[in-house]
Amino acid sequence: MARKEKYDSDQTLNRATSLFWMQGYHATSMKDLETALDLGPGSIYARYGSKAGVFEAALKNYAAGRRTELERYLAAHDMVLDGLAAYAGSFSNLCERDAPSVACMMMKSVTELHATEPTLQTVASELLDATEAMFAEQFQRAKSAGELAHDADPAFLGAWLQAEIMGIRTYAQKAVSAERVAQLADMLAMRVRDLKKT
Amino acid sequence: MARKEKYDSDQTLNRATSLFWMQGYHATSMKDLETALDLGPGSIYARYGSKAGVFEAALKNYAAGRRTELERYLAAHDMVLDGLAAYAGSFSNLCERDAPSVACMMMKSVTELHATEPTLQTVASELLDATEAMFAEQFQRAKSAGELAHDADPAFLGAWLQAEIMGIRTYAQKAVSAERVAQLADMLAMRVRDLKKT
DNA sequence: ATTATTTTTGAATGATCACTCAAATGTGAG
DNA sequence: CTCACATTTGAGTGATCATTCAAAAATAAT
Repeated sequence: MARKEKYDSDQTLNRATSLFWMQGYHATSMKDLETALDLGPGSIYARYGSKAGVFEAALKNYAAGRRTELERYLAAHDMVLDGLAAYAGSFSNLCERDAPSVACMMMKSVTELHATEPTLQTVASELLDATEAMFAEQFQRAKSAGELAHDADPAFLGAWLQAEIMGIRTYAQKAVSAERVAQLADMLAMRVRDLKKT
Repeated sequence: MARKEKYDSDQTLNRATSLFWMQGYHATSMKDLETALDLGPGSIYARYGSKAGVFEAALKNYAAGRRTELERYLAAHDMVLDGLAAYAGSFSNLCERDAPSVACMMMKSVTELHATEPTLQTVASELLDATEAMFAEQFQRAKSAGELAHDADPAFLGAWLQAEIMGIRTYAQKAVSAERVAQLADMLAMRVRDLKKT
């Protein structure tokens, strides 16, 4: 009854995500997107409405990926704190990964777009808050399970963990030894594990 | 013998720094600069050669400001660790400041420009490394003065402190309670103070 | 085949991009 | 006053920006 899409939406969205993640919003042109998605401008506008629309979809796609990544770590460990520590420790190979950027896309967006694209910045900000809430939720779960000290503050720990990860990923963006980054990530993982009530 | 500059270089450079710090490199146009500096394009090109040239000068100007800021904190305290802790703690009012951005300009540049402007990214990266080296140097001084444990690693502590500050400043870029940011900064200051050998 | 519907194509739009340069303007020495 | 020279002015450059839209192509039901 109708013409098929040239590429399925997942593939298209992943390509757009990679490009925006790597280059940021302002440095990525519609021409860049057209070649990366192998689609004419008309097709892109038909699907997403605008460049900002593509970016918003890409950002949400990125955030969803991060969420499932965390869930994978949590599912692989019996104790919540071990899962969170493993997640934190996973950033020790950050420099060896072949991702579009070592820095988090939400983080890059929230800093790049603050003054110039308030609408998109808010989207990024809310996605980051959702991630922080997820951390906090897990710390709460750990507390309920008796893994944490009774005076631990899960909401604060969620904020703390997010800030720590932001620090490591931004630091890694410098031309710097991969070992130093690994050292920082390992130390963070240790700190998370050390939250355990003995 | 020659016509005077319309504004002295310091003022011009500070205005350019504010603009680039706030908006980033790609989102700032030459038109933006012309109106902010109240200069025609010809004057700007005569002074800095290119948009990238203005940015590089602005970035170095920003870094110099940060350096003197740290030196002020160090000069105000007898013990090195107290100076560093005070500097770290100064970020607790980050959200109340009326700076062009809560995030550090070097940090923003290093993430924004990685894929698109390698030359400028390298400049930002080197300025960040210089800042880290300054931290490390101070930790070394603290160690020599017997403030630190004998097995402390000043170079690592320098990297750690920079990553922690990056984390807090990026976290603060979210729409988030100022108190939480203050809490994170206070905790960092405490951690620095706790490095003291008792 | 014909038709209805969806998607793609790609030329064209006006705005804005970084940048150039010849002419005008100001300034102090002689 | 005149001249040498640093600096500013601002119109103009071609390239690229995000976006639009009419026409072509592909699909599936009739």
